[in-house]
Amino acid sequence: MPSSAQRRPGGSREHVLERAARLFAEKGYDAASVRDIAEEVAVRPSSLYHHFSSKERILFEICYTFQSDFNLSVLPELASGRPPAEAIRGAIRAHILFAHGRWAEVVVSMRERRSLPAELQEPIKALRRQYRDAVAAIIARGCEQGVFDCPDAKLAAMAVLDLVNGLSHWFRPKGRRDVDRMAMRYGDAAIALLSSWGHAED
Amino acid sequence: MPSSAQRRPGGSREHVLERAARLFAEKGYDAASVRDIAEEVAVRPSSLYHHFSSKERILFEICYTFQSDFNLSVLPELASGRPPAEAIRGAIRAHILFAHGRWAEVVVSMRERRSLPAELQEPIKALRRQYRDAVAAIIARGCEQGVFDCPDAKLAAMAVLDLVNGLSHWFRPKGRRDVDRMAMRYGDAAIALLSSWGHAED
DNA sequence: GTCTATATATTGATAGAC
DNA sequence: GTCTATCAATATATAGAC
Repeated sequence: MPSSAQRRPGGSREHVLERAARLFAEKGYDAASVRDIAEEVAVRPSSLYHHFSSKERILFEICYTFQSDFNLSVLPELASGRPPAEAIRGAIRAHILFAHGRWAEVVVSMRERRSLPAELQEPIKALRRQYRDAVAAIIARGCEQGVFDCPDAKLAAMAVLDLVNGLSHWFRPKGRRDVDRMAMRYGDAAIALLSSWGHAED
Repeated sequence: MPSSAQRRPGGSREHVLERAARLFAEKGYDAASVRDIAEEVAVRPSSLYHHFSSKERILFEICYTFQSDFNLSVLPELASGRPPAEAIRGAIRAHILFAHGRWAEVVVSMRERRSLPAELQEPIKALRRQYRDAVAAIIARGCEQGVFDCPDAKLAAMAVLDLVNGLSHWFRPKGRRDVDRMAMRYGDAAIALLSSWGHAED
């Protein structure tokens, strides 16, 4: 059941969010005006307020929807019970593939999130915390099992996430093969880091 | 020779730049108005234009001065001739210590730089490139000498810098000892990563 | 070198016709 | 659900007295 009338890639809400994400990623949230967004989707500024109560809500929906979808895609890789190294590799792969498909939202969610008032940031930060904690838990288990060797599981989780998130800021692959190769390499990087951080002589 | 009249920590230019950096770091460049800056240094907005030709120039001076000072502080650690592992450890230590002392400028230089027009971004990016290239060169030498094992020296340089730069976004140490400990740990992390990235079995 | 006063543009958002 | 028209606030920046 196709419900009612709304077929195009840009019927309304989703189209606006997609274009707004691109604008926010390229110019920054504050530098991109409501007029800019309206022009991008070929409507008048006032029309946007029929779909969103404020510019802030547009930013919020971009960030929250992205983080929610991201967790749904990546968290299963960290499901308890899998061998830690395999779980980390799977998560990093899923992380990089997902981020590549939705780079504008990644960027916005990372560096424009703070333009939101605290109440709207909270649910987004909760989702990010959930992901970070899952990574830390797997690393901790890996250390217990002796397959990893880290000074601190939480710190190691931050390091691995900074590593992978940093990639999203500058990596602009030409195609799927580039993404796959980088996902593999960063999986290797994470395992290398986690396996010998604790006994780095030199 | 104390030159003329200007003694306080906030005579003029330097004081303005310091407070503006804090504001830009906390609220973002676009969200912080010239009025905000003026209020922070207890003058009228128009007075700022006696020292700076525009708000953009304030941002530029913060970013450029910081990157310039940063390179002067960190690049010597990467001086050719030193053992690669020692050079990397030294650079990471200097990087983290320097960033801790000037966190507001670090943040501004990293995530508000893009608000500058391309011509003003260029000299700053050149300084950052200089640092990155120096790190990549040391890593390449380490690989040649067999002390490091990486798939790609340039990629490894980006990874190490993302790792250390990521730290600046969330690490808020309580004192000098925290900073020293983290500098050591991140030195270990970098060496662990660079030493076994190439042969990460699992 | 700081002030008062103001110019000019642009901002996010609303009212109400269609 | 999109439009025209517009409001009130705020933005960066300037002119010129002191």
